[in-house]
Amino acid sequence: MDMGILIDTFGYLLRRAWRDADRRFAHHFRTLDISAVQFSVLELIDRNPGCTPGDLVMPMGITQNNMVGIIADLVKRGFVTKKTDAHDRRARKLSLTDEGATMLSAAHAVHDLYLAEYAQRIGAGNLKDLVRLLRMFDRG
Amino acid sequence: MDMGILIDTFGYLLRRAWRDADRRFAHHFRTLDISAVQFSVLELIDRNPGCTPGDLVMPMGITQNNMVGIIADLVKRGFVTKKTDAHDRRARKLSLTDEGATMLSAAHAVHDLYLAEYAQRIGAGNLKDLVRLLRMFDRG
DNA sequence: TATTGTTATACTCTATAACTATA
DNA sequence: TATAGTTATAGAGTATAACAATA
Repeated sequence: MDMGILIDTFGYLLRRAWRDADRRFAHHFRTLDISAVQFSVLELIDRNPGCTPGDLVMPMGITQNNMVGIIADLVKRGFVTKKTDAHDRRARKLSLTDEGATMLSAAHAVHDLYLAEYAQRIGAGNLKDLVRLLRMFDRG
Repeated sequence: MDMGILIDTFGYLLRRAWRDADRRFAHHFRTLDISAVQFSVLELIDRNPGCTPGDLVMPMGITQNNMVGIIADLVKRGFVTKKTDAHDRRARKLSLTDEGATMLSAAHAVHDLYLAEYAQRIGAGNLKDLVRLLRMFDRG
């Protein structure tokens, strides 16, 4: 099949690559039962304890209303605590529970295997180049 | 905000980059009113006249049932014709109409502007490197 | 029996708008 | 009046299963 301009079109290729990465992520994380978004949120809360749902909106590229459900699920599963900020009672401060820290630790281990698979498929040097290039897509 | 390992995580960065690319695509194509998937399908039909919906399944990464609606919409809008194959009456042969060819031509012009915007943001050399790397993600 | 296309359906992700409680 | 979070809802996108027509 003639791919026309698609073979050189980064948008088309980005979509395919993202779907491939997401699918393989889901496969690796099927026993832990967390999505790529949930993993990223746990990582951000771990590195920024006391952050609010609003703080996660920009780095995650998820709107505030949709963040509610993601946080609620992590709280329900016992990985995250959500407490009203004493100084601004509108805000909710997020932290990992011990269970959340354990889950994140396990997730890091699985993520290393996932990365190793890609390093074998794509090459570690190529992945490093890819990360450098993708960082340029930060949007306002 | 501390991004933790996410700053080096290609899956996280792929998601952000894809969403950025898709959003800007939609912005550029708002007057033509076609999505990135529709553009890709038109391109494939143009380069492979007489192809079937099934032929598009693998390159597009879309399942056959969902392809039905995409094709039906393009037919409804007068860009694509769908004819039963005389030699295999199960198959439907797809081609662009004159209107479809005109639309694709206009889409190419818009796509060039879209690419020029990214070339300015990211750099033409970086985009070329990115395309080379993303091609490695072809999946079976 | 197998294949092509199709319909039905459900689940996830995302987006907009309106609401609440606080400030 | 503005902000943080929340609820409701609708629209894409995607997936599985079952079906019709044809091979």
